[in-house]
Amino acid sequence: MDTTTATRSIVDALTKAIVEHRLHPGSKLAEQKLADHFGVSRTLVRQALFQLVQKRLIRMEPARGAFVATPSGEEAKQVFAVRRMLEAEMTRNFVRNATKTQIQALQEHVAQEKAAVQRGDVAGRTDLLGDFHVRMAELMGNPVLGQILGELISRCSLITLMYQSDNAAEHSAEDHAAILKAIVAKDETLAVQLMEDHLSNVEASLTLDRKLPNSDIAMALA
Amino acid sequence: MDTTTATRSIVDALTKAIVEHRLHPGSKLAEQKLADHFGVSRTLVRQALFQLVQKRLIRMEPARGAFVATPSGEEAKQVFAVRRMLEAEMTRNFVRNATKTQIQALQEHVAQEKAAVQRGDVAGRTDLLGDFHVRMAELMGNPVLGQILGELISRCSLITLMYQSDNAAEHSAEDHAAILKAIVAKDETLAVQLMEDHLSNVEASLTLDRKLPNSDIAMALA
DNA sequence: TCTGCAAAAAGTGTATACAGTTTTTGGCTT
DNA sequence: AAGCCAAAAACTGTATACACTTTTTGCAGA
Repeated sequence: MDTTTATRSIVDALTKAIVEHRLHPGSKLAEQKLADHFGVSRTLVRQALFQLVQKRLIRMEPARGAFVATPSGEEAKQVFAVRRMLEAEMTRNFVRNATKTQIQALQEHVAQEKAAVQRGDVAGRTDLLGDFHVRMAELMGNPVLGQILGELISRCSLITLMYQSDNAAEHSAEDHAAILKAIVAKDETLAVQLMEDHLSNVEASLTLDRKLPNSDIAMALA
Repeated sequence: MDTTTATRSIVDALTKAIVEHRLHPGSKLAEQKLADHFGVSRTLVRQALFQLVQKRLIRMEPARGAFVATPSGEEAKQVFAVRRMLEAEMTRNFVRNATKTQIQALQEHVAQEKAAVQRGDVAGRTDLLGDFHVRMAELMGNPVLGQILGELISRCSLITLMYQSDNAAEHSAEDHAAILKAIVAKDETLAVQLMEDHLSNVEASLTLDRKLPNSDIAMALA
């Protein structure tokens, strides 16, 4: 197995664990434990950890090791600001260029979201709601955009876990349906507006100004 | 020295060398040679190389090593598309929120550009023209945006080297001056429009559809 | 002179070793 | 019982070793 694949699979596994909230913000990521778990040496684990630092999913403290990131409220606002910029334009292009097949793919996705909401499947719902945006980016034919957006959305997964106040993403499924409706109607201005509003709503539902619990405490609980 | 700093300084040195065109697209980056040059072991060089892969400044081929990236014309278009999205919004926010000090910083920068152009300092000019955008991002108070934009601009440095047809960036200094003028006048719409046009001009001045010379040849010449 | 091939050299991919630091442990004092 | 300090354990940061792959070299044959 070439190095790219080996290290890559560790990065992917850890990314998935963080995004799916199986690893909590602030948790220690001990290199030897990860190495044992994946059946490789610390060398490969370290390569993976450095890549996760660049994706801002973990942070590394000198001589103290790696920890799942704990993004600040300030950083969260900045991430949402960039997402609005990119996703507004993405939506505009999507309305202009999307084929029937691509629109249909999104429609099926929204249907799945509705089903998850109705049967009270919280975990599945959360996954699907994030995936809506990634899916749209993938369908856009601009992998550069898709990759950047994918990383921002990963970060948002950490952010929502840390700052969620009420059952925040409650209305997201409806928002997505409304956006899609505007896309089908080829109403570019409305679709863009709805996307911007949607992201603002998600951000507003978070309590970004709350003082965070000490990350050491979070570690102790992990 | 902690690992972050050690690896980081290698990443920075290599990034600088690539962005400043001292390392050409396709060049082989042999690990032991880099290790000797920086006076460290291959371990640290490898960590740095993996980070540069994520920044898309190099690529790694299994068992064959690392090479300075050779972005395709397709990828170049996508990078410019994303830059237009981000920089249009960045310009809009800048017009709204920039302080006199920040505007003054940009004015001084443009003055430097003019000076470099007038004395025929090609290398200095190229640096400054790229820096204009980075500087603006830095002044924006959104480091998340700044970092993403910084990476896109690094990639553009490679792209312009590979695809420049005529003395492309000839008019960029004038473009920057015009944008700044609109910013001073608080004309938001005009400033955004000028920024978008500017980026489109830069992209248009490149011959992105040209068939590339074989990268093996580029390697041989390096 | 050119082609092909085998041996040697160079290079990558991963594991391990080791020095230095941080964290934990356990007992001693108050 | 709570706090503190030293020894032990655990962990990080870097270098080195080694197996395996690719590239180069050099020679034999056409």
